[in-house]
Amino acid sequence: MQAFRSRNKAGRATGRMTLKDVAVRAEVSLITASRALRGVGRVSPELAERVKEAAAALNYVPDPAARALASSHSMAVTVLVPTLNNPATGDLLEAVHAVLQDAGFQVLIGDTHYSREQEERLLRNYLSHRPRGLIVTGFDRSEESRGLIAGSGIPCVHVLELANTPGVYCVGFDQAKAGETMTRYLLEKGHRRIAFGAVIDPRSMLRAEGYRRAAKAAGTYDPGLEFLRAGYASIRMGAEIFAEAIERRPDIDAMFFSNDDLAHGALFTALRRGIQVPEQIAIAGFNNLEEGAYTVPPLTTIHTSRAGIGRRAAQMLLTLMRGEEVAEPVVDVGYELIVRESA
Amino acid sequence: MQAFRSRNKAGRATGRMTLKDVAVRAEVSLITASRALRGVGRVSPELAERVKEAAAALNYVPDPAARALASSHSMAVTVLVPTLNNPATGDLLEAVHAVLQDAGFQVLIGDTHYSREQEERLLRNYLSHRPRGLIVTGFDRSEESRGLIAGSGIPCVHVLELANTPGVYCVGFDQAKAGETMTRYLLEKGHRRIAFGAVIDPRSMLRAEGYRRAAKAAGTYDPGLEFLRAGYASIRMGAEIFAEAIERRPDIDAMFFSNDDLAHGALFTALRRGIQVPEQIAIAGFNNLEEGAYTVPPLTTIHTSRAGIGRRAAQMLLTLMRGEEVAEPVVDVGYELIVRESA
DNA sequence: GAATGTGAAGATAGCGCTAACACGCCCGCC
DNA sequence: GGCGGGCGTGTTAGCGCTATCTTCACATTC
Repeated sequence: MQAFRSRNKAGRATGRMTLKDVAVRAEVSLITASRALRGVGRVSPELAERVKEAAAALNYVPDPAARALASSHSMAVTVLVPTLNNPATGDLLEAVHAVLQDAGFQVLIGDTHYSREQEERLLRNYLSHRPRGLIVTGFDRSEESRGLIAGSGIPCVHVLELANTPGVYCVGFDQAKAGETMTRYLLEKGHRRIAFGAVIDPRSMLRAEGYRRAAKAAGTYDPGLEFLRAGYASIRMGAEIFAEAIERRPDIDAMFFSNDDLAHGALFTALRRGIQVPEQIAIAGFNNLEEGAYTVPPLTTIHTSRAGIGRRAAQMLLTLMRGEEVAEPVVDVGYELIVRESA
Repeated sequence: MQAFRSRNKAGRATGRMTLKDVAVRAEVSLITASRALRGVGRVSPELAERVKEAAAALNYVPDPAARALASSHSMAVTVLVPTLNNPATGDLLEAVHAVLQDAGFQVLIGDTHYSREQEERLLRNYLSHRPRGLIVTGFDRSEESRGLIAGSGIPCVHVLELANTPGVYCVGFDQAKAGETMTRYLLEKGHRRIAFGAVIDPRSMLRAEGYRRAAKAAGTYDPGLEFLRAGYASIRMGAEIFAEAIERRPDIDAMFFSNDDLAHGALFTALRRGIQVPEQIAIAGFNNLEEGAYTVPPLTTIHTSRAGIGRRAAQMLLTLMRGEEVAEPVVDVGYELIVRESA
């Protein structure tokens, strides 16, 4: 608020308190002040105390840019997500943010819009800030991006998907197996003509794989039952996909959507058109968004723990950034089949 | 990818290309390279060209930390939102992000969790990074926070709400008036016992004001018809509020929720319990989230342009950061009453 | 034709901080 | 009694870039 500082000849000062002001007030050298505040190296308790008092009195806040420049690494962590416009992403980010923020890190969020090119661009840009850590979504990316990540030497945790490559850290669950689980459930319930609806994105395509696996194993697989679209998952998109599906294939007796949003759209459409769910056609989703418990009928879906993934990933990254060993480089948080009335 | 650099005695180099490497390759001085790449000052076209070529050849990326340190400002913009877990926030952030990213800025997103203390903490933290600009949500904040913003001298744009204080820049709409518009509409439709449901947060409270204004003007105001809760807006919360409302006040003939999520919860509950909407009770929401067009019955709501607000705010901030005059410091993007079948 | 002005380029000095090394000092050891 | 060896502290030299001042060539003015 007050407390002016005497300024150097050049007059290029920024006006705020610097470490030097703290050092002067505490009557120690610059480096001792630095060490005391960072808690590194050996500083006697008395001096450390004096420095901290001085810093508090002067309301000193370290300059992250100077810190980054001198130490050649920042306190920033970059998180790359495929979209910001999605409740699942929101859950994940909230959790990541909370954990990293508490640990004193700055979280930089990048939105790739499900584009490899955009991801590469963002990676290049964010990496120039020398973040201390990296969290990226899944494994679908350009070779260039992969190279940038590996070449940066920055600890990186992959979220949502799982991989068994040595040296790769990830927190997620088996998307394909989850898709398979749901399809199997529908098969067990006696459904034979199970359609699959999705927007084309990496996770959805993994779920599609699971769907195909189960359908093929049951001998019911029919490519004509797959309804895939480009674009973003939304209620509207789900309504459209569902309308198209029942028109083109009136024989469908169940439909599995790779995403709750899509399933909600289908549910609304069914309700409006008087199509009985699940009697005429069963509907299932994926993610277990909150509203699924309230729709009419409530939605059968796969529960995924976005917040849990975010938390675990952030914690794993913290460990990696400390330079410690990670006991479990691949964390499978699992998923859960939530059976409600829609299927 | 390759190209090692000879290193200084201290051996403290970071391994990446520096401006010096570019200058050497282009056979110009350091400062000329700097000027050429930044496009400031006077550099002859030939030299500028040579520098740019050298930079491209070396795959040079400027170090933001060094830049920030030397020039005492960064290329970062801080955006503070009350929650990440909300489709409306997602829309806004996407738009802000897109505009600022294109202009070469780094977007730092902070999540205040609707807490003044948290906002203050974040402000202190983010301000230490010397961001070039600031976007904050609304006007409800601590005196300390206000002081931090004003004292920082950093251009700041407020979003979602409007204010007429000189020197304050904002992009939003009149939340109270929007609440009033909806309430008036319900009154016009002949409803007399209009309940109001909301979670307690600044914007909702402004909408509540509008609700009260209209109800009082019509002589129908009854404090017992307000159902406010602490917490986050959600479908579940809406279902709970609605259940409580109709139990405590079975005479309610309409209910206006400050938020579409809440209204959806109410709609689902009504559907499940066989309550006719709008015949027995009309339901209205706020925000015009996508799904409102698909619910049964479709939701009457207030359309707000989150993406538009984000875009305009980012553009205004860009202007301010260039040091230019802003023609219109208060941008009212308005809102629109969307009449559907629920009311 | 000397004084003045006008770019274009460079030299220099930091921005605020930390890494690396240097220096005392006290301890214990043979 | 001398000597290695921690340990606490300080000195120095940057990190990679930009602000500021200077220089210098060349054009302009009376």
